[in-house]
Amino acid sequence: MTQNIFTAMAEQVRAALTALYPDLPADVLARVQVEPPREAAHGDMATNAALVIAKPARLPPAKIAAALVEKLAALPVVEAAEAAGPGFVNLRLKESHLAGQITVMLGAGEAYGDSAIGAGRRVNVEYVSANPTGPMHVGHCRGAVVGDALANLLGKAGFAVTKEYYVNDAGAQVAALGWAAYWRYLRVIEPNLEEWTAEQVEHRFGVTLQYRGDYLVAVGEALAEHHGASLAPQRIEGTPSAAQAAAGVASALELGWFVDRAWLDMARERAVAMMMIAIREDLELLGVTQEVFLSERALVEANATDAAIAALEAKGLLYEGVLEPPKGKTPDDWEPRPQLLFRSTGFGDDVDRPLKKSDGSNTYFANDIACHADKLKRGYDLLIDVWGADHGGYVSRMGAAVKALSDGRVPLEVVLCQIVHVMKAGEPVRMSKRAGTYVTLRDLIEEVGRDAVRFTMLTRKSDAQMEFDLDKVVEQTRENPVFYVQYAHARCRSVLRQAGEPSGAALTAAPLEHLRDKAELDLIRRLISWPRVVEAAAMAREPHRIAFFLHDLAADFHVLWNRGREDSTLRFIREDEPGATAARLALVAATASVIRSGLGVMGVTPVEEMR
RNA sequence: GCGCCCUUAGCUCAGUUGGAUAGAGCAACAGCCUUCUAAGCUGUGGGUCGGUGGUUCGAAUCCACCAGGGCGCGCCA
Repeated sequence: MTQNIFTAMAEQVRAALTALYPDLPADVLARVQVEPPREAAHGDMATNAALVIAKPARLPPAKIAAALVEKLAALPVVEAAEAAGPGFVNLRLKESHLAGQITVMLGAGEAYGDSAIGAGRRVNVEYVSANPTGPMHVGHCRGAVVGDALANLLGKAGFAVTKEYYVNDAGAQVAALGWAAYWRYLRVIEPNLEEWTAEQVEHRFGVTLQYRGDYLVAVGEALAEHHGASLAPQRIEGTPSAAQAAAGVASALELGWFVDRAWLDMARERAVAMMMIAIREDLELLGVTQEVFLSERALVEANATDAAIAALEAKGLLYEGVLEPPKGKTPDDWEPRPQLLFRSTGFGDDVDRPLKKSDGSNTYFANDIACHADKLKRGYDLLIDVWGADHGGYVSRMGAAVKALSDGRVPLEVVLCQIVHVMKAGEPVRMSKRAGTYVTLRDLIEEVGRDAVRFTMLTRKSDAQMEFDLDKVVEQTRENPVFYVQYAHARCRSVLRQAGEPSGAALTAAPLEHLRDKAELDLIRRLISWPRVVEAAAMAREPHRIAFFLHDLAADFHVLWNRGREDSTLRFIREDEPGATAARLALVAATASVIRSGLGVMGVTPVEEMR
C-alpha cells in the first residue's frame, strides 16, 4: 500500500483503461502517468493516458479522454474529472480525501514518504574515500554530504543500503606519507634538529617530503613514544652487508645511511591509522557514519587484485598490447610499450586500460577493480560511487570492469560532484596547503555549523559547480534556504507549544473539513507530493531535490502563516473555534513531521526555535 | 585532437525522466507594515531555454552538428 497517491491513482487509471480497451500492451500502460499539473487551476492530478494510448488504440485522444473522464469521475475520491488540452484528463480530488491524507501523515510520522520502490534491492554507496594522508578539507565535504544523503534517501525509498568508505592505504601517496611521518619522528628523537630539516632528509634519503603539514607531528611523537630511538637511521661505514642491502632502502644505503623498510612500514601504518582516526572524527562532526571501511592494502595483501585479474583473464578479457598515445597531447616521455590491458572497449569504454605499471606493480585501476569485485562478492544488486568531477574520465572504465565481472548483472552508477568554491564576503578563499590557508572540514563546521554545511551542500545539483559563501549560509534571512526551512519548522513547533502540545490522538481526531482556505489546501497539496518526491529523487539519485522540496514546502507554510497576519480568522489557534483550531494544528503537526522527515534524509537536525 | 559534464530572466539556480501559458529567490519598480504571527508582506515588469536542424500529437528535456565554459586523457589516486 503506497502512500504515493499519484501512483495509486495511476493504478486506477490503468484499471479503467483496461476495462475500456482490453488489448492494450503492458509497455503502453506503463507509460501512463499521473502527475501534479503545473497549473494549479488544472486540478490536483493530471494523466496523459489518452495521449499515450491514442496510437495503439487507434482512436483520437479526445475520444479516449472523454471515456476516461466518465470512468474516473465515478471513483469515490474524485470530485471532478475533465478532459483538457490535447487530451489530458484533469482530476480534482474531494477535499475530504485531500485533507484525509493528513491523517495518514500523522499516523506514519516521519515514516511518511517511505517507499517500497527500492524493493529491498541491496545497494552499496561508496563515498568520501579520501586518501588517508591528512585531515579532511572542504574539497571532500560535498561528496561526503551528497553520498550520505543519497544513501539515506535510498534507504527511505526501500533499498537495503550499505554506506562504504574505500581506504586508499596502498600506493605511492601513502608511501610518501610514511616518509613524512618518519621525518616527523626524526624531529622528535634527534637532539640536533639542524641535522634533520626537511631538505636534508629529502637529500639524504632521495625522497620527496610531500606532506609537511603539522598534523603529522603527533604521529612522529607517537612513533617515538612506542619505539624510542630504535627506528633511527644508522650510519654505515663501507659496503652494506647483504642482509642490510636486502632489508634497507637502496638510495639511503648509497649515501651511507641505513633505513630498514620495516621501519618505514611502521611509520606508514601508524600514520595511516592516525589519519583514519582523524578522518573518522571529522566525518562524525559532519554526521556521516559509514559502516564499511574497505582497505586497499588489505585487498592487495589478500591477493584480491590478482584474483580479480585472474577472473578477467578467465573471461578472455586481458591481453598484452601497445596503446596509442592520446591524439593531440602526446606526453614528452611517451614511448610505445606493451602492457597488460583490459578489453574495456568491449563494454563501452573508448580505449582498453592498463592494469600493470612499468615496474610490474598494479595500477590504481587494477586495485579498484579488486575493490569492486569485493563488493560484488558481497552480493549487491547495485553499486553507486560518489566521486569528484576530476575523476569523470574514470567512469566508463570502472563501469566496464563491473559489467565484465558481474556478467552484466550489476550496474555501477557514478555520481560526480563538482568543485566547491569557498567564498568569504564575496571573495574567494584561496586554498593552499603549502601556505597553510586551506580550509579543513573541521574549520568549516566550526565556523558555520554542521547543519548549515550539510543543507547548503545539497542546494545544487551535484554535477554543477557551487559557491559556498561562509557569511551567507549563516545569515538569518529569507535568501538563506537553511534558515528559511528551519524557520518554518520552528514556527510549526512554536504553534504546537502554544497550543499545549496536543496529543496524537487529539490531532488525529481533528475535523479536517475545516481546512478550506486556499493556502491551507496548497500546503496539503505540497505535503501529499512528498512520497512522490522521495521516489523521484531516489530513482534519479538526486538528493538535492529534497532540499528544493523543503524550500517549497517552507514557502507554502510561510504563506499560510502570513495569511493569518492579514486575516486573523486564519490564525492557527482560535479559541472561539475549537474545530478549526484542531484541524489547523493537525496540518501544522503534519507539516513539521514532513519537514523533519526531509531534514532526516539530508542529515540536518530540525530546530525547535530560532535563537 | 578525443571523451565526459555544463549553458534556462540582469544575478544565483530549479524544472516532477517527453506534457498544457518555462518557475523560485535576489536585484529593479509600485504599494503595505506604529509587532494581536513583520529576523517582513502583496503586486508588477523581466525569456529566441547558447545556436541550427531532426524525431512526434507535443521538446528546456531525446538525436545530430556548431559555439562558449569546466574536467579528464599509459606507468597519480
